[in-house]
Amino acid sequence: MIPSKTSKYPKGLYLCCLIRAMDYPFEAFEKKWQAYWECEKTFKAHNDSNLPKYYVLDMFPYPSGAGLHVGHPLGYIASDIVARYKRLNGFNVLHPMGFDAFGLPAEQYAIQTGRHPAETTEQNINRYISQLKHIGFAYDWDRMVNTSDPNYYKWTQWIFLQLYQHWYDHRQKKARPIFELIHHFETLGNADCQQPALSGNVEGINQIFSADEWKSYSEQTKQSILMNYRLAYQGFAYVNWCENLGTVLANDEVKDGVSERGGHPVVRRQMRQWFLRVTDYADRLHDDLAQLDWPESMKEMQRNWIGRSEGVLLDFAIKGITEKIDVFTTRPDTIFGVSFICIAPESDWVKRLTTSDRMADLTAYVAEAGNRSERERQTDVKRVSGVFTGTYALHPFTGEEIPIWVADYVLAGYGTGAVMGVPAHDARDFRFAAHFQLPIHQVITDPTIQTPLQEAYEEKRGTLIHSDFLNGLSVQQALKTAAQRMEEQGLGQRQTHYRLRDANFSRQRYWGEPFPVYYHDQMATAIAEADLPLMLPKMDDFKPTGNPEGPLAKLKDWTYNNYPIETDTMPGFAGSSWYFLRYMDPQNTACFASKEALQYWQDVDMYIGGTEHAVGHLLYSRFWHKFLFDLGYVPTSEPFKKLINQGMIQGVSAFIYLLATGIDNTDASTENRKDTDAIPPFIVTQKLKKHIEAGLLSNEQKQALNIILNVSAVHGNVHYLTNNNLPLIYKRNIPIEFVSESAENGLEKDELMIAAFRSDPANTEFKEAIFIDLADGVIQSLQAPYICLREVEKMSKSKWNVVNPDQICKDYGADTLRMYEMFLGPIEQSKPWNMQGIEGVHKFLRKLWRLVISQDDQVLLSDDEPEKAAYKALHKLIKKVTEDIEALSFNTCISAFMICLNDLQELGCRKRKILEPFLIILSPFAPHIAEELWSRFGHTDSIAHATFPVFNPEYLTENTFTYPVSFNGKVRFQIDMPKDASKEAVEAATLTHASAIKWLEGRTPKKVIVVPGRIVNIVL
RNA sequence: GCCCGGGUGGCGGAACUGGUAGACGCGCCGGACUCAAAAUCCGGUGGUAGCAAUACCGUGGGGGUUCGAUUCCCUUUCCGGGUACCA
Repeated sequence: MIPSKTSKYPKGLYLCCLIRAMDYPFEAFEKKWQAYWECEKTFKAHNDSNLPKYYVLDMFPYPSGAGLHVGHPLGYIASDIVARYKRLNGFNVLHPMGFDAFGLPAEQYAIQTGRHPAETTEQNINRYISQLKHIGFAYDWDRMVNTSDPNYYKWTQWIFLQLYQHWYDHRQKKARPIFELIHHFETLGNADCQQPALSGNVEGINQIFSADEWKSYSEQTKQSILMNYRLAYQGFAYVNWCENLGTVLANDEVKDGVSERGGHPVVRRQMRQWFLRVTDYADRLHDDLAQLDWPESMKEMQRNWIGRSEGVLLDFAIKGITEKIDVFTTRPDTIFGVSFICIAPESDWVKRLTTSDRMADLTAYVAEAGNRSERERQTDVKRVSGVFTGTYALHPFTGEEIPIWVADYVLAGYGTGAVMGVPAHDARDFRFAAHFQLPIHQVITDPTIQTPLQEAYEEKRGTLIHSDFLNGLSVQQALKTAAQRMEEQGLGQRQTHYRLRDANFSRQRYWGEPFPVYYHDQMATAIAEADLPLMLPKMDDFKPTGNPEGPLAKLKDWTYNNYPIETDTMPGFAGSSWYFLRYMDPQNTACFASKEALQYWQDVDMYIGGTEHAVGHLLYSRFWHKFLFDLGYVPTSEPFKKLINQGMIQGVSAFIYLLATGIDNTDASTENRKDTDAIPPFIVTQKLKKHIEAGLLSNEQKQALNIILNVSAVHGNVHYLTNNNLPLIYKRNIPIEFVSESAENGLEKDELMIAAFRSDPANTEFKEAIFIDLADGVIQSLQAPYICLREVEKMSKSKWNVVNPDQICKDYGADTLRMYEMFLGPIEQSKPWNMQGIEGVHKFLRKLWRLVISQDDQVLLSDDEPEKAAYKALHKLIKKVTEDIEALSFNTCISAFMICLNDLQELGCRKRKILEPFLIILSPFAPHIAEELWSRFGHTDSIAHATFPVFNPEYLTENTFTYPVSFNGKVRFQIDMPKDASKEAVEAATLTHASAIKWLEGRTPKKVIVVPGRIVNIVL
């Protein structure tokens, strides 16, 4: 119970811990109750219950090597409070915990530590479990799932096979077995159910065949046609290939052109991949959001990700060519404003449309555009470029000639890779037209528009002009009329487009679920369900191969009935897309969960987790759930009824500045030596860094720097690396414990404790670190203290700013940690972690203990009837906590407890009839002290089996109300009135009150406003 | 650029459908207890002026609606999150 000296504590706490422990011996009883809950299985959820169910779920964690930090429990505590609260209210509560153990981070960690992922994952999971148990969560541990356990991933593989063996029928709007599709082809061909072209360009796409033709196809052809319908399919596609990680990444694993994890460059590369046809569910995923009780921002992010847009696919005839070019537009109303057409440089049309005299220009432009990386093209948005092809399209209504251009602002991957340019009403088209001096035809007018247009008018508001049959219509009318006319005249058809792409489901990694698929005559074939799980083989060399094949390709015997098995593995989101269903029936070996279990538990009533999963996990889970719903396995079409986002708890990190240095290998005898061994790190002060970066480094100073660098050089010449002739300086996070928090003990605030820092076993590279400063214009080894900089950022092991809950549990107790995390502020708000306020809640718990337990450890409890004031305090609490838990406003609950306890203490109330309900209400928040006092009060059963008290408004009714009386809105005095006094009575009493007469100063009020039970306002 | 949030004491944060702004806690100040310190208990604590009662100001800035605005409307500014040549 004595806090360790390394952790950060408010002044004085360290000394007085022994005395305190007698006030509130949490250490002894918290352990006791944690063991009791585990032994007695107090929080076991039963599948055969007559009680109403409540399913409250946390997003399960990656068991990372850094262990649980104080940010994790924020959501877990909130869900635990809800779970315990619902249980006290008579619900059969399912509140499980598990581990998302497969995936890139687990494997990266294993590679870093040189140990097998299975081993490190198990070790990390055990650490997480022990940490979670120390916080006293009411989980049903018998239902724990681990996505890397074969008994679990058997069913991940099974669901994958279901996806593989089903297709999406857009007319019935549901998934159907692939054999029904085969039957359909055999009897009717595919004329009525063509699959639109999507990410995977499987052979046979968009090809119409009759029943007889189908029957004449070879097995291989049939299979490749079916591949274009399966919900899990193989296709060739451009993927995000990350050379450093040796794998492809999903779109949402790539941020700003680099991998989200590690920040490595990502390039586009075409590869054969497995995909999930999530686009087939785009409409349902979009529309069903409306029925969910989720934060609006979360729904909006999903809508944006799906990116549904409705418009018209419009044909433009081309002068001199019989084929027509398709463009997709959401603004058919502006058709008479078209002044050019633009196609993407990657488009197949480029070659066909370019006239011979323009060929050289075009080839050069396309090559240049190809060389610009995706990232450049996206960041350099303002740059306008393009080349005319020399060919003209014809306007569908006027027949006017419209030039066709190639420009890189048009993306090959969206729509048809061709757009109609309407500069007057599209900002990008406007910029393009202005740059190349193409005509700008305004076709919408509105009183707010200035003519001539200075910029594009993009509002969908106004009246159509210069537009033939659309003239005089509003934009809304014109949108409909134009689309209709285009369809009638066979010029185009209405279409819905999505930004959403099919989910890439292949990873060239070891630590994931193997695909239950083998190759028979080059055709992907499903492994028999009876042979699941297809076990991930134990491999010692599991590092990426660095080429498009996964590590499993290294195995010679990776075969099924002598056929080679797929060497890709599934991505991280495979196991997490359905784990919430497995909790319902985790031991089942016959199916992923029994019908009865699914029927009883239905869906998740409350799901708590971070916003970072807004589009990844939450979208894929909804997709899998809908698929299983179509197959009749799950009873609801949505998995998560209510979603709560908890904020992030950030850590304070400290950093130093390092000078990037290199070495000249002039000495041949040292060729085996690693350069870095010889160069100590050079740490520069903030002042020097600014000086260097401002370009102020003089030649003398450069020389001085060189001397310092080379004094310590053992071999060769150390020099600093440069960028534009400036030495390179970069930030480096260091453990915060080496930085002084305030100016004391002879240290300055934020001063680096150099001696301790050098001897840190976790950072041996800094043992010989050399500090360089700029003092009085002279570069020299550091004389003054080195001051670090601090920053508030996401907690992460690499930033050394992780605060573990373990030490806090040990020093203050789990109840204090739980209440403090809730007291910090609204659950959805992000905030930096600090220990400043923890004393407050700890004091509260100590006060409670001392109220009922004497110095000699006797229970002070009376069975007398409590006074009215005590009942009032209690029922105020019941009301507030009940309302606030329902509203998930936990911070105000803690305040309410404090207020109530302060009241009870003032009354000296030690009455059973008050304190027992108090403990029940407190038990979701601080379960250990509640259990301990409950048992000391003579109960033999757990407080978890008690019943939550019911609010009785009678205890709060008052017979008087104190009215604030204001003059012109400013409160001047107060007056007591009977609760049921009439408006007139209140007004009369107020106006005759001595203070009122003083404020009236003889004037007659213009108006007197009496709001019963609220306020009196006198207008002068 | 666009779409969401959000600006309240020294700090974290309260405030129901417009009705006494600053609950609760931290910190700080004073007092009791103690040889002393810690813990504990009591009192104070938005700003300005005043010995005081009290007065004036005060929820990012400006304007409006209202008897009354942190709350509603307009406008402006700053911060956080998401997202983007998506046609």
